[in-house]
Amino acid sequence: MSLKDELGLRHDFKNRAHETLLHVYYTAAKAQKKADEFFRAHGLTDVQFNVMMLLLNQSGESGGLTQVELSRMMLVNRANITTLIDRMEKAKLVMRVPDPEDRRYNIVKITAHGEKLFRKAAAVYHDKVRSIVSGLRESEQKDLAALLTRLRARIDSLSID
Amino acid sequence: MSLKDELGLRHDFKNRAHETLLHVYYTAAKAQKKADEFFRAHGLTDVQFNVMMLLLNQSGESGGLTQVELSRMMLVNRANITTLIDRMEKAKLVMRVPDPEDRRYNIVKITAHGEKLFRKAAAVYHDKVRSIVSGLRESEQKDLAALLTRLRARIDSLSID
DNA sequence: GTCATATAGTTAATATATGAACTATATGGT
DNA sequence: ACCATATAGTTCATATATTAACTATATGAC
Repeated sequence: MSLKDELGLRHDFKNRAHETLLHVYYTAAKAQKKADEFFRAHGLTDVQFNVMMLLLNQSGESGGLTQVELSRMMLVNRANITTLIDRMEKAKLVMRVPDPEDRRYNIVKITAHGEKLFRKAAAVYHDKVRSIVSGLRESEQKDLAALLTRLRARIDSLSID
Repeated sequence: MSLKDELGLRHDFKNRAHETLLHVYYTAAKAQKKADEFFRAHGLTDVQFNVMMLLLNQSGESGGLTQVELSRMMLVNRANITTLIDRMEKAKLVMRVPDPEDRRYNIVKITAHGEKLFRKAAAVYHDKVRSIVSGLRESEQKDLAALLTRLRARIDSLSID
């Protein structure tokens, strides 16, 4: 099925380059919506799951990540992390611990409750993801990643003005 | 540069399939942020630009699109379209015209002002997009689209439960 | 003709995202 | 020691997205 048909368009895309970018957008959107639907059934959102995965896999010597570290690993503005961690703290998924070495930092750490919820969701999530991606051969997965990496490099080097 | 380095991660991804999906997410996110930065300089958002492109290229005999048609072409919930069109109407970019044939429908049409803003932004936008995507050969663009289309099909066919 | 059912649009509560302006803290050159 | 500058986090106004519950309208079975 073509993207045109998937979106129910009446006419073809006028710009082939734009269509290529839309493939990337709409694939990400579909994956994100499906993931969010899945996590909701586990009492989480996809963003909250991602925060917990980063806290468990990428923490430094402090035993957590600062809010700015999280924002960089998630490619979002640091203002966004404030309210995100507010909600997660209220839900007892994570906690803020002031860094005694530098009082500007909060170290965000996952709670025992958060880790329990995460591990329960993660096992099933990883199966689902493998099932999706296994539709591509190993070599195709590699090709896809390489093509997208080159696109990102082009995007980064583009000036706005 | 690897995705791990782009995100400033300390450790490698544990799940190769998950990493493949993250390539799709983060490429879409980067393109979207760059596009939004560009459109902001033209007094628009990327979503508003997309609505106007659909109205100009995909309108039916009514001379516009209904809100549900827009929601399907954009893969978003129809509730989202209500407030989106509210804001665009306030900014005089589009207008709602009641359908006399079926009073449940609003036909959304672009205004002269909206079309003027759109055309000014579109010319530059298409150049930028071509410049980004031209980093891939024609055959590579085709391969990328095909791989992503197969991924979307796998995502669609996945049950949550 | 009437009524069950489906569809379009809106509203409210909530989550995620931005940029800009703000406070608090740290650092490096003098 | 002092001050310019940079960095971390917060707050505010705003845009985009969801689901659930609601109203209005249309349609099809009988």
